[in-house]
Amino acid sequence: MPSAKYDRIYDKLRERIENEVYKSQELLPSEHVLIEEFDCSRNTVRRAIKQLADDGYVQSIHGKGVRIIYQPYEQSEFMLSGIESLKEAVARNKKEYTTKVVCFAELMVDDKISKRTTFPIGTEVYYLQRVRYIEGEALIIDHNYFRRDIVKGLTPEIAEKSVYEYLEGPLGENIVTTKRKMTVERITEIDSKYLKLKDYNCLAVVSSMTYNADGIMFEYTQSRHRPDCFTFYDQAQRVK
Amino acid sequence: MPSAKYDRIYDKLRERIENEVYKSQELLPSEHVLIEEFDCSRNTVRRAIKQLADDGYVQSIHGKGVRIIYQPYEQSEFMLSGIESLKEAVARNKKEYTTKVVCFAELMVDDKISKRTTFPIGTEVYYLQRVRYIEGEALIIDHNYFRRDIVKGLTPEIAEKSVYEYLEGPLGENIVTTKRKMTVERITEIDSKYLKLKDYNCLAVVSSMTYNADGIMFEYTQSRHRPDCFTFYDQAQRVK
DNA sequence: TGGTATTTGTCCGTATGTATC
DNA sequence: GGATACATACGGACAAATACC
Repeated sequence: MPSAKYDRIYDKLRERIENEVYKSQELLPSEHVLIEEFDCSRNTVRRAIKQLADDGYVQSIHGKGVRIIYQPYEQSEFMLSGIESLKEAVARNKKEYTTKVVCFAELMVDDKISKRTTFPIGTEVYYLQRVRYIEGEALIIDHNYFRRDIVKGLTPEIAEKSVYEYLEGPLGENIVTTKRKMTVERITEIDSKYLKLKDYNCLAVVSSMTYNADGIMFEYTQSRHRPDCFTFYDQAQRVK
Repeated sequence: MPSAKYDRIYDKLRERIENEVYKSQELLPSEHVLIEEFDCSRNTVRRAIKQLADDGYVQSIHGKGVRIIYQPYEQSEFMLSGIESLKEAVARNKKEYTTKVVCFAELMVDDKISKRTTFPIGTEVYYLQRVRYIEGEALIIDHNYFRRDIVKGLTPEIAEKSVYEYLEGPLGENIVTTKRKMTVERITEIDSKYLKLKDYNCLAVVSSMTYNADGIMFEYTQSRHRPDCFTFYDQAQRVK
């Protein structure tokens, strides 16, 4: 499945920026030059550049050029960004990790759960608690709610591997949008039961809602991270 | 300075979604219909829709339509999103707030500061510590570093009001890009000196780098929030 | 099963405006 | 003023996914 032309151009430019073929603070070659190199229309290079800007690699300056503002991150940290399963994020950092399912239930959304998850009352869901070990240490505990009519046939065995791979593989679901909320919360009994918390009395909590290609929210997850192994990156542009 | 056409269309559509003229889970009118209504080209409505998708209001489904996936947030919470000064965010929530400058210094970036801020060694900066009070309570402490050659003539008096208004007003700087990193950190002596921390032993920390229209990073700020008043929202799309 | 209409996705070309140098 | 570079907008062509008959 070949990707789109603007996407290939984006990839090439991003690679050059990351490898410092184009150095930080310099200007990108002008649109005209890029059009010649990639043999495409102006719209197409502009689309690639827009994506680079959205991702924090460059910044367009009207009448002047496109400045590169890329700064490599320290790879020592564990990073969350975009839509990415924990498995993918860990693999990117070349670390080992395992998952243990400590609770697996099928239940119906009641008033209380509905308020937290925004699932309609009466929705049938799987509820899971999963402990995530990275390099042998229990660092994260997930509370997952999956709609049973979409994540069909989920089992603890699958949940110990990767729910996302199951969704995108056998079930043919394409995850498209995720909305997240980050907060810091006091630890609960469950947290201290499963995580090695040192003396922290708070956790980094990421609550997320995930939509499939049909625009249906099929997952609500609350991910509770030990503070010292949590980092989240973000990039924003002011529209003027 | 009238805004662009696609931006006005974006605003109108967003308003309709927020006011539930278009309801969640429904499809937006097709591009063809919107073109007629707004009397514009296809590219222009598509651009507006792209922006709505980036902001988590809708999700396009190939061959089908554009589904609305908007869920209103609870307004009770204090929300951080996009590039927004604290003053703007608080105003949006109709709360009162004040700022107290507890430290104001001019200094030169040394090796240690350079590592943290990524400013080159030798850069002349203002260093500030500011305590932020919302509804009378000390909730946030900021550590600001501003490049002195860009944020010219900064004074404690200006810093008690709004540095951003000063930048965009008298100095004519247009803030464009911000990169942020969120972590949870143990409290320090300075934190407990100025903030009413209850019994939390951690803080939500947002470290941000801000670039002006020339692509120069002119600000590094570490913002330390009391856990119970910190929320950060994010929205991501998987490219497929 | 197949054909047609609808709808979104990609790509191109062109014209005009505006900011920088 | 002129040259260069990015920004906005329009229109057209074809592809791909979906819906419906």
